[in-house]
Amino acid sequence: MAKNRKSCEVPDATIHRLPLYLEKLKLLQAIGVEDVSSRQLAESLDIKASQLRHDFHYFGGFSRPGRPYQVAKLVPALEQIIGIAEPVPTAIIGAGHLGQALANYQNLDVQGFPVRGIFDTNPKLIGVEMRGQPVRDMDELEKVIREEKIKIAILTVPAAQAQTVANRLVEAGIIGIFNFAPADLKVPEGVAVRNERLAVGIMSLSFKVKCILQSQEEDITEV
Amino acid sequence: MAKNRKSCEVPDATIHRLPLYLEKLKLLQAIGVEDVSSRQLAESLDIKASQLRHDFHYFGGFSRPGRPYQVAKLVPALEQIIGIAEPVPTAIIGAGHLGQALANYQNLDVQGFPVRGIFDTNPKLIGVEMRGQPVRDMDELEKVIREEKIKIAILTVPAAQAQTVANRLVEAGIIGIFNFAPADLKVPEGVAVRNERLAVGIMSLSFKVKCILQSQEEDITEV
DNA sequence: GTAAAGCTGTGAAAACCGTAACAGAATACT
DNA sequence: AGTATTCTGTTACGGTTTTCACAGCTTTAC
Repeated sequence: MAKNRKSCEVPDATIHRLPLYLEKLKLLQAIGVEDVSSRQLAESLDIKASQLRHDFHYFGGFSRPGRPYQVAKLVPALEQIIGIAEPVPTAIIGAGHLGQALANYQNLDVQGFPVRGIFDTNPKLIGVEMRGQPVRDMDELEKVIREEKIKIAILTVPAAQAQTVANRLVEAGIIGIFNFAPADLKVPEGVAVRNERLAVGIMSLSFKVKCILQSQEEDITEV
Repeated sequence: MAKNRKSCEVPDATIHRLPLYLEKLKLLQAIGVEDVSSRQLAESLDIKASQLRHDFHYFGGFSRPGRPYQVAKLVPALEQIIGIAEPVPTAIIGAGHLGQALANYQNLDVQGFPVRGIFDTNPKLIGVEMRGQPVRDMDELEKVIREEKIKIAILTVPAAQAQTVANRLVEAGIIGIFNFAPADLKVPEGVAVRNERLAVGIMSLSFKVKCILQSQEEDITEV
């Protein structure tokens, strides 16, 4: 189908907004809202209504002119687009503090990413129960990935081991890697990597803080 | 100085790349590399050399035409721009799993953000030692922020409490909030917020995974 | 000493994204 | 019934970001 192919040619910026739309819509659904206009939804997310409609337009539109969006139709449509209409089995590699935090992050399951495997090499951690399942030895990695049909892996190992582990993941059939290690992973085509660098986040925040402090100093000296 | 004011009018996209440049440069510095060309540095980060030079150009350039960049000069220059030439005292609000993970994230200190306060309301957590300091009661929040001159707060409380806590932080003098709660914080001008939504990250990854799977199916049926 | 190669700084071109404007359709109101 | 209002889908516009191209400087090779 041409539409599927086309629906993947979408700006990154739009893709990053889809989860925000879905989150807000689920919230509305939970409090019993049935209809929502592009303006209402957009304003609650601090964006322009035209942008929201433009985003939806990439996927063909979800309503008819003159009628607001129906929450009950929009939610499954977005889930379909994002790829979580069916639960996506997920693994966590690295059961350190961050891995534990993510394993216990309840929303992961709720939002469509049930954790079907937690792995580590540390003998002290192997066997420990986390969220109803034991931490497994890395030896079992390939076996569990295949048996549980895991497609996405969350990587929270030290940077030095990230590439080695990534190679094993790809070999075992993983298609998406959510990488928390500060390393640039090289993966073959057909594998998606998303880097989540906490250091980048806090540093760009720091840049803005510095700018705010500077402008405050200027204001003082100017007065 | 006009330059300071100007140096804050920089595209967000550029700001987000600065930490990546710094990280890579520190790595080069650690292995003894003295000079690096824009091409070398850019290629190791999977971006175009012209973009890197363009980014640096916002700050006036760091070399002279004809000569490559000197790592030893670039590192402190970037630290100055990002605002971490001096350590930036930081607090963690919420000592749950994620808060603990961040508190124990060694690099935070190394990268210029020493944790000077960890707070929670849970009596079971208060007093527990994390990374050499006790978890404090939220009652002490304002006092510690003022005493330690804390400017940046990492917010890892539940979404329902995020806005209330953010208000207290702003009131106490916090200028930058690194928000991990899935909530849209409203803050006055002069306060920077950076939202880090783990759910958004994994969902945009899921979108790409779905696209990869679809294109693979198409390839099969086409063959 | 001169030519060649390599490098940055810089401004213009191209690509991309966000915003605005409007046509057409459904509803609400008089 | 007819008009006004509200709403989406869609296209065109404007601004921003990325990429390209090149001028000018520095070193290297011969």
